[in-house]
Amino acid sequence: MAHRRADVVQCALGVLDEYGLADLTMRRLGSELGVQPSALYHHFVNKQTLLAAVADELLARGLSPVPAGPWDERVRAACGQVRDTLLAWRDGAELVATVHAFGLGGHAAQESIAEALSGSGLAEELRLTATRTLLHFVFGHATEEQTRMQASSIGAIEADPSETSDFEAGLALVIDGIRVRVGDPV
Amino acid sequence: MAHRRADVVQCALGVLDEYGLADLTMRRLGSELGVQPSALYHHFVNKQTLLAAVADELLARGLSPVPAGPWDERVRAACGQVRDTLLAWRDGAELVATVHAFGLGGHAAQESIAEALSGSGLAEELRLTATRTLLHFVFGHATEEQTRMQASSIGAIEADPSETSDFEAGLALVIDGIRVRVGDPV
DNA sequence: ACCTGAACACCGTTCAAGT
DNA sequence: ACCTGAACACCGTTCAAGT
Repeated sequence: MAHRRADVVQCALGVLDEYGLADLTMRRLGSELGVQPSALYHHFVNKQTLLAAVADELLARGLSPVPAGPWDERVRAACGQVRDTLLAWRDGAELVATVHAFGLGGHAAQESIAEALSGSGLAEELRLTATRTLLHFVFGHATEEQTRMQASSIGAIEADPSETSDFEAGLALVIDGIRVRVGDPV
Repeated sequence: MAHRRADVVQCALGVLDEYGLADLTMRRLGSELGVQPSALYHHFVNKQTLLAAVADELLARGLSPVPAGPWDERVRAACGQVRDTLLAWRDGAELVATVHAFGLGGHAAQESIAEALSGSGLAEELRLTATRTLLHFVFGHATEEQTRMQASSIGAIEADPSETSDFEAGLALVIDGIRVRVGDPV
């Protein structure tokens, strides 16, 4: 077989999207690669590290540099990009949020937002706080929306297709809170 | 033995606080109660439901009505109460955030914040968005802080005791964003 | 109403050994 | 460098049967 680390991550992304995070097990991944589960420990010290690599790969594929412009437009673009990337994969939001909470990965998402905020003129400490606040919102909102979507597709809870996402509205709220500190007129 | 539902939840809270969420298993809980794991399924249809009951009990113990006052002070108090309650239990933030994401419990936290926002004069739809945005921030911030604290107490990552929490600062940001919509002067 | 005992179909991880 | 095979110490859940 002779797989490399990148092959394992690639395959794991496929398993994630087809079967979900709960079924992304070392055993399933091994059998999908035609390899014993123990072989995976040649590439990753444990499952957590593997999941972090999967989260990072998923973000790397979905994120691209945010075009120049006013800081608030760039923040909107960066947050929208992160959100779209998470929602593009089954359980993507839960995976990245978990990995990020444990400090093992998902840094690209934070980087992207921090970068967009760099043009705001905010002091470094406050900029970090603003970045993390935006990230908590994006992760929390995406996780909730994705979980609900999947629950309703299973029929576990009744879907309400008329209900449009309030992501934009919530994001605008946080951005306005940042704007107050930047000193721009609201 | 003849335990009731409430006995099981009470015991589960003890296991949670002493051993953590990962070790709060049906088997461990059963042995702690002196009962077969299968006996627990007399009280709860599955583990998820049990965890939801534990999350709700934890919140019920920690939350109390927020005193009257200006809406922003009430929001600060409500969010602080939720945060303190989550941090008071090992893995409390992760537990409640998970249960809430799956829509199985944790509603008391959302209720508490929504109630505090009721005096803001915000239209219902926007008030719901504001509530969820605040909740995502509180859950996300508490989860990250608790995970980091526990990781550093294990020695997994180096602790930085000089680093003070930016919870107040992040919360103030979101509240200011809400204030813009309320129409109060910033 | 509450519980037992046994089973089913799984997990992550380790480790000596192989090529 | 990459993998096998076997083992260890676990999981959640079901179900017939007991009191």
